[in-house]
Amino acid sequence: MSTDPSASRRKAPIERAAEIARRSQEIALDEGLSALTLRAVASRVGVTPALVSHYQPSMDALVAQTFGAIVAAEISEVAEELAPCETSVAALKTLIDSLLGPERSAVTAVWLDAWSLGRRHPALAVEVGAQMDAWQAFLAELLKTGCVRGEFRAIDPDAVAWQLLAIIDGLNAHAVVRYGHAQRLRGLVRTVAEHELGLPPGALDSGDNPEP
Amino acid sequence: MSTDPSASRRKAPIERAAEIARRSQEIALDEGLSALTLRAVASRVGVTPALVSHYQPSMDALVAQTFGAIVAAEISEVAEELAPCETSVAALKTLIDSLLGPERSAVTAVWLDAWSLGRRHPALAVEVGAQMDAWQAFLAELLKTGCVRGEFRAIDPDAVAWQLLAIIDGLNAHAVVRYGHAQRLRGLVRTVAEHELGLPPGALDSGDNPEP
DNA sequence: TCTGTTATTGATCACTTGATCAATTAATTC
DNA sequence: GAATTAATTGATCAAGTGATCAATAACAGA
Repeated sequence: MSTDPSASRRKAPIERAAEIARRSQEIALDEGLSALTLRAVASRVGVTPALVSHYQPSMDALVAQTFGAIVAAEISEVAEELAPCETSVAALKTLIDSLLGPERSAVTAVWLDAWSLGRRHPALAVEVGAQMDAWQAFLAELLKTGCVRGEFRAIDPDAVAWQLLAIIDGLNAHAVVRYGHAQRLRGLVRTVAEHELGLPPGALDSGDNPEP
Repeated sequence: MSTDPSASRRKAPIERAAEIARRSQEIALDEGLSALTLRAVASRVGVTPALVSHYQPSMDALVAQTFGAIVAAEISEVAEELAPCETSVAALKTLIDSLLGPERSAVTAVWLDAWSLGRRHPALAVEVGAQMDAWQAFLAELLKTGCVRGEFRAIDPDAVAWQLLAIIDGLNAHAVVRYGHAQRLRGLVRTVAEHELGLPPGALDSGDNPEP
């Protein structure tokens, strides 16, 4: 009974740091970025607030890092979903469905917190800017590939990417704040995307009807 | 020199309450909703924190009330701008220009704060919902009038109003967080509006070119 | 001029936040 | 097994938050 390897053993710095990062993301997704306090993290990890301070230079840094990690994970998840898609149209369709799905409300709430908190926390503001750029780059890449393949026609794919992201953010914000409108508004993004990318109407509909 | 009417005279409750409300709106627009603290309000009004508490049941209530007042003023301002417009097309054009103008960034920042804070403050959440409904009702009214006049063609003006507001909110959020994209993206709302309302392309452009 | 009402104050409480530091103790190394 | 390193703790600080309450003082009406 004396060789229990999990009982009150101190962890290697890398493990502990990873644990703190993981738990921080949990808290942010569960209760919002502003619930990410020194004591909340310490409590969930099961250690003392002083230890969290020991691993993190400041809470501002931890909040920024946590936000960045959550969004980076979001992008990775979507990228995985898009991998099996053979056409750019299918990929865009999947991306829109995924980003507007109800299971993303937690991440959207984190985005709202970040936009608000970022105005007072420079480190977070920098991270917000970086992650918005990352999302735009990811979507623009998709659009450009579609243009090369001849599936899309867009003069300025970068601008279209920003437009689509802005619409998606607006719709998601509304959906998070006031439920009930998400379903109804989902078609809007497809309509805009079709218009901006020279696609025939209905090309991005949910069913499998690419074009007649 | 003894009859200075403005020196250290206590004010009537109605005046004082109005003063607190006005100063609170200033703070919220200047530094954000989260800067609206008991002491910040007291300091700007020039009184003791206890007096603010005396006039307000709780800070949550004051924050919610201040947000509501700011948005109500926003709607009133836009409504005034729209009054001289003779056609619904002109009114919609003016509304879009006004809502996407750079001078609204302070109000947009307040919206972002409210969306974020509203998740933890029920009273604010209620006010956010009410003001979103108010904006939607205002815009839907405009669209319905346009339909009656034969200027617009929309099956569901209420849904279109929600769509346009979502896009505007998304664009404004991006513009507040990251400057530089506002100008480029402004045309998007017009394109969507024209598409959804059966207008000819260019009908909502800035210049005076209704239709040939 | 006196009296009653109440706007206003000063002091203070309870709570939460981020942060620091000496002391401790587990793990590693020799 | 002893010595060294450092992960971890407990205690504590200063700052900021909302809120309360007795005491004060300005005003209104008699």
